[in-house]
Amino acid sequence: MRYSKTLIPTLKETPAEAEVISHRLMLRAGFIRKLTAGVYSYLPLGLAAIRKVENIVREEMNRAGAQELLMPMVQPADLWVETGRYKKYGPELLRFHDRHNRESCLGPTHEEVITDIARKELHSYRDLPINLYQIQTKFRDEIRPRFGLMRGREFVMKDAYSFDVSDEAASLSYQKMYDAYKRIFTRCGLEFRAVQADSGSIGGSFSHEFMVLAKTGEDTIVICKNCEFAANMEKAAVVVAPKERVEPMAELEKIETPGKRKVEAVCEFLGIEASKLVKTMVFKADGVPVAVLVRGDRDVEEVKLKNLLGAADVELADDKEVFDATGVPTGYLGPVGIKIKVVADQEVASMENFYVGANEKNFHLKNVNLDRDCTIEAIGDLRQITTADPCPECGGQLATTEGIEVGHVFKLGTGYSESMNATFQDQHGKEKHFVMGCYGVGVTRVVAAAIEQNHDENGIIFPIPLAPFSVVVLNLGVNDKVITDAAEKLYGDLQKAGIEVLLDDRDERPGFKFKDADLLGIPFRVNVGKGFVKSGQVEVKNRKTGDVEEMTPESLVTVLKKRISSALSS
RNA sequence: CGGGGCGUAGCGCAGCCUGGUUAGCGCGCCUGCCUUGGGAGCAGGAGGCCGUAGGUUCGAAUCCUACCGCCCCGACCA
Repeated sequence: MRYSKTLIPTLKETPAEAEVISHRLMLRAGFIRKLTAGVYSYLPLGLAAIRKVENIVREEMNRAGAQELLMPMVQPADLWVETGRYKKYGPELLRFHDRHNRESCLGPTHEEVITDIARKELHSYRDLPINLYQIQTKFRDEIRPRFGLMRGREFVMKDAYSFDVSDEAASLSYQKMYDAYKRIFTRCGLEFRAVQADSGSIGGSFSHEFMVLAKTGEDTIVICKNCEFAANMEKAAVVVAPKERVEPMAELEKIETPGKRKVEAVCEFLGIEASKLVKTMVFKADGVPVAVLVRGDRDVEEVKLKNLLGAADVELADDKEVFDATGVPTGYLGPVGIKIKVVADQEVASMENFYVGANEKNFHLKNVNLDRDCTIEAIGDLRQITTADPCPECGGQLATTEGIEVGHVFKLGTGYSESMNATFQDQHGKEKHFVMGCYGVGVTRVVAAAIEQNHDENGIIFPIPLAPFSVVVLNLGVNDKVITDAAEKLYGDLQKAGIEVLLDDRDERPGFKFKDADLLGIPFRVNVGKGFVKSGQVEVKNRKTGDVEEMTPESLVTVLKKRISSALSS
């Protein structure tokens, strides 16, 4: 394409709305423009990058034996009522009425629609296994859209759904997708990790997330320095070594702690370590207050709490709610004689003669022992893992890093097929529910994540497989016939060689073109200028390494063709 | 939804506190000259319901009220 004929509205200054680097650069490079909160138009170059991701995803899905289809974005509420998600999904599901006043919604995901297709069109075990996918625009009315394409309300997603005869067969389908995803992100040229994950509101039993490693990631992931273990922080299991009781149970004692509310203050006042204290946090689980016990120096992991309680939603109660529920001001709460349900982190169960709030202002209790003094509803892994904890799989040392979730694979089981009564007949003529899996890739987010991971102060540095163009040819002498002829010929020759090339044929000064080329992040920049008139050679600059080489246009075509195709075939 | 901030030319901002007649600056855009290896220079020019509605006032971008929109921090997720 010719730059002069292409809409690439680059910006010298960064629009005030953009906070994270990918958002800023996509705006500045003229890739996207915002229409309204969380909703963007994709301009030609932005779309080109999105198409690159789509094509890689499509090829790998097809290679894995999945079939592409396309489902509607507008869906009838009835379907969502069947699975119970019309209620459960909450305000993120954009609902509206059509002219006949029928309830409808914009699809944030397509389990309902695909399951409807399955129950209507798949009847026999002979039809299975099958994996159907689409690449489509989704709409989720996010509470707070932000970071440009990283968390938009409207975004492009690849979603795939597998149907199997049994759990074992479903595991195979899952594994195939897991492998396909590894190939996808490897081919995209991204540094990523597959991690164990919580399955969230989509439901299901088993799940992995694919995380692009980047400082701006919204998720924290935990990886083992010793083995292959990697998990989302919110999922990573804490393993506590079983501990023998060493101290005899001491007598319960009430001690005065005037005005000492925070863990730190209490510990300092009493001259104890935070690990001898148990804090009592009150959460609202689907609106019902529950007290949660963790060691003083630990943090509650809300996702784990949610799972233990089987709640759809948990939220830390504020001071007033705590007082209303317990009659105790925050800071002096404790499990002994508290009015509400109590759950405890497993670690607390092995603590001896510890300290807690006395459920009375300005008092704490000493020498508390869980089994003797408290009534506990449930004990489980409720706290956030730390790098001081052992790897749950090999006991090795853990490290944390930030990641951007770009893909997620779930084993769904029969939840949807049961609620929607989607069945097939097995070999023995018996009706069975499909065992399902679902698999998502955030296509637009992949582009954002790629930029988060690959940029410098001058702009984007696209991995070759995702770049809108592989090469940009700069005509640095549009008024010079020799230079212009050479640039035009090179442009044509590169195209003939099957290379995607942008020709900067604008009547601009060289520095201006360099800046734009860097900003756009095109992997190879070819300068055709005065040097060519003198020596017959052009310059190639590698956007990533900054390396500059000189060669004749003829050898350039050969060299670039080789480099690009090797990058694409990795 | 809770907390914080912002809406003035295509973009980035000043002006507002302390109302006053032609609303400014930089970038970008248009014309011409000049220039041509890291976002040049000179000259001329176009472009603004000052977010919307109401109120106060002789007079409102400026003060007051409501609404709308956007951004940032928390709960959600590809």
